[in-house]
Amino acid sequence: MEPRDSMSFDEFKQLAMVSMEEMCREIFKENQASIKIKKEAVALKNLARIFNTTLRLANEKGFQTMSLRDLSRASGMSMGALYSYFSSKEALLEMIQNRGRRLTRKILSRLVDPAQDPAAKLETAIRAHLYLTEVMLPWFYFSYMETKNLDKIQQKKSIESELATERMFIEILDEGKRQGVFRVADCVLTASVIKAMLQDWYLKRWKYTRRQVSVDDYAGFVIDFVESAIHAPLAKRPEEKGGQDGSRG
Amino acid sequence: MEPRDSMSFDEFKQLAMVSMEEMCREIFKENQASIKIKKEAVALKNLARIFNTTLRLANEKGFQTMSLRDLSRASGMSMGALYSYFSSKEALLEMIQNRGRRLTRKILSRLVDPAQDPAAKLETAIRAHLYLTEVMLPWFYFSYMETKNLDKIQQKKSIESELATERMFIEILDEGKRQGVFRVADCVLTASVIKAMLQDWYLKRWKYTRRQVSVDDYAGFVIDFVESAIHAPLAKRPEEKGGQDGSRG
DNA sequence: GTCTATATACCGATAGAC
DNA sequence: GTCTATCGGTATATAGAC
Repeated sequence: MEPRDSMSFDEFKQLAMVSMEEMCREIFKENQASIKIKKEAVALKNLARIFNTTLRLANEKGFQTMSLRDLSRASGMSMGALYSYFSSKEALLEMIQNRGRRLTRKILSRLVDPAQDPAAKLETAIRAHLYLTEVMLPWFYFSYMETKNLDKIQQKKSIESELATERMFIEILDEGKRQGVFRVADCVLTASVIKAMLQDWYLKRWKYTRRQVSVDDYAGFVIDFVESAIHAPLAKRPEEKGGQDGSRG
Repeated sequence: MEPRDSMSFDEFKQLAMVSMEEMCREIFKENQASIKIKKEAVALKNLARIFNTTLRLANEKGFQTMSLRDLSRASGMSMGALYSYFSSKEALLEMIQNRGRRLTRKILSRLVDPAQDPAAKLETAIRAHLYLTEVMLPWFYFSYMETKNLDKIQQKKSIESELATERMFIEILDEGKRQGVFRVADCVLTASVIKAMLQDWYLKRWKYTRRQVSVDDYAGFVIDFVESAIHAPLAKRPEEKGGQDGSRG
């Protein structure tokens, strides 16, 4: 699929679902040494179930607190069966982290379009990031909350991934500043607070759900807010009368 | 101490330290039923040590993962001694949460000044919130990360506290909008992203430390960014030439 | 008031029946 | 390929010496 200026959330979801299956297969093939199950169809189905159940339980009470007996109960698989799919609790965590990071990279790399101007790039990046975290919400929440419980190597990978995303925003802002379309006092700090706003979407999801704010609502708001703060050209905005709300979508 | 337009971080710190001791005494007196130690001086000293050590360990590896043996080792107190200060691990957690919430309320309530105009109020609120989280950084980080592990009652208190802070920002924005000094499309969402930016300060502290961004640097940046986004009168800003960075002191 | 020693329960992980 | 039964280790919490 070609990278495009504006992809709807439903299109994005379709794209992500395909990648999700693809990624499970990759993980299975890489870990075939430690996975005792040989039939791919069975393995993929159960791996997906294990991953999803783990994310759900871990997001309720923490990965360390979740016992494998909890996982066994919730997934409907016995302890013995579980250990046919991973060699240890830590190995399970690594597989989940791996799948998430890989999926993130794959999807984001498809959506970058170097031909766009900085303002359009910024909008695309914000929207893509929100769509991505929406589709993979349990993983992003999990990854954020459990980073400090990972071993040093995995921690480093998480931090690197975090900084890479931030760097993408820094570069967009830098380019816009050079071209004179953005008025940014500090690109690094600006990128940092943009990232904070984007992360709030999956960290405080209960709040937005309760208030019936959709991902497109939030994306539209953040894009307007940021563009307004850095005095970007307000491309798509209809008009601006004093103090009235301009709902977007 | 009178509420003032601009309090320096050092002044704020002084104020907070006094409240911190005060709060430990209150906690001690309230829990005297379950605390076996009777001498106030001994109890306060050890309670502070237990709280601080717990926050440090829990922020390294999570509260549930931190065993009381870890706490015993790190605090230099035996298991038996620890249980003279709290009746269970969960009770310890409740005391810590209680102290933090109470301290937060006490300090914030002193800094509200209804006489200020909306723009000044907004600046004061942003700065006070950042100063507060800076002084009580371990607790705020702990509280954010452990909320989901609390029982339902404590969870509800945390959420309530979170929404109360947000409501403060909503009211300031609403007032500014009514007076025509702010141009805000959606006060609730705006307050929400302001809060996200403020929380990033204690959630990603390693990043800001590494980049040598001080709390005053960050406060200045966020205030400028938000005021710029909502087109507030740029009271204290010196001048605005195209695209140059206006670092703020 | 603080210590060591211990009771009881549950953890991750594995062996072996089916 | 999935199950049950069980291992050794460690968790919270407590009892009793000093």
